[in-house]
Amino acid sequence: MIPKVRPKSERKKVLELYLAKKHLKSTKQRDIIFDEFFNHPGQHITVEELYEKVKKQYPKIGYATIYRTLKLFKECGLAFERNFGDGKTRYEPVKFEGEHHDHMICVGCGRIIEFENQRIEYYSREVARLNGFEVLNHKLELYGYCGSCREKKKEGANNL
Amino acid sequence: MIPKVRPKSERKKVLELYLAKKHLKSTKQRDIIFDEFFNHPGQHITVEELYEKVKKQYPKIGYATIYRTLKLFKECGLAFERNFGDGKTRYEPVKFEGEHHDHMICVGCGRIIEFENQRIEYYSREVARLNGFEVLNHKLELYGYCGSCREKKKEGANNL
DNA sequence: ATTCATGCAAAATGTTTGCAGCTGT
DNA sequence: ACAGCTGCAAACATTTTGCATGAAT
Repeated sequence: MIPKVRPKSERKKVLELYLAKKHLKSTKQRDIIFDEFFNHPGQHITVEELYEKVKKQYPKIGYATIYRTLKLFKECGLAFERNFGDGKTRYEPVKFEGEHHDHMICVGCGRIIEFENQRIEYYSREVARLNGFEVLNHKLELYGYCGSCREKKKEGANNL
Repeated sequence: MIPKVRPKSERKKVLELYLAKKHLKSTKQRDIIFDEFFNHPGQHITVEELYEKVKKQYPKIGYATIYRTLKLFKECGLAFERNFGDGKTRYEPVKFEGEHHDHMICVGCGRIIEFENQRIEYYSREVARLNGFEVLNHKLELYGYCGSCREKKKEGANNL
């Protein structure tokens, strides 16, 4: 079995190797962004959110640097770009094998709930097998209404 | 069991009911956009593409009308918004129950295999229910190798 | 007659780019 | 010294909005 968790240092190493290979440079800004992005919570962070977090540590940071650095993380396979339909691109650390999770997205308030379900994973592989298909990765997103938005819908039903 | 196919007229009826309920109006533009969007192929259409198609039938159409009409379709549950990361929002007709299909995408040759699996759908709803979530739609994509690409991989193993 | 819809253009939003000066190698 | 990086502002692309006119109820 593949190990469940890969330590921070491994991600850092991936980046360092990539920088070396492409003759890119290691900078203070990249370090801070790396740290904020990988070592602090906040899944599915937007560029703006990350910008604000980094700004606290490094006030003269510019938006462009955040954009460029996230693109860099994406290029070396460390970050994943997502878009849940609110006009903002979100990024999340790429999950290594065993860390996979799926998403429920509330179309009412935009809340994102993460989940993992072994049976869905199992049947996905099963369907694939029946089609001679070998699954490397999958993406599952459920769109609908979260609990509190369902309440709001009920309450407001008369007003429509 | 729920019927597999809902005829065009049913979608039209959903829209008409929604318009009536909200005291909105039926217009020529909405009819044409409806027709282009639901009755002509082209999955995952962009606003620009739809605009160009509608323009052929109704040259003085404006972009804003397309945007507003797609938002209307979305509101009444007929359209679904997607974003594949190229900066353009795409729309597709919402699949009714029994019409839903998921995708296996071969990363070797790009082939897309559609499938439907009731158990996956069942467990998706189940996971949602446990979280107080009401699912309107879902998206499942399996990425991997199709049968023939797996063969090729074996044959070519020496060349890698 | 009233209310809503449309088309246009302007504005807003999110993202990318060009460039002068700065930093890491 | 060189190549790459940064911050800024301007440029871009997409989407939304305000408003006068036109259409549907």
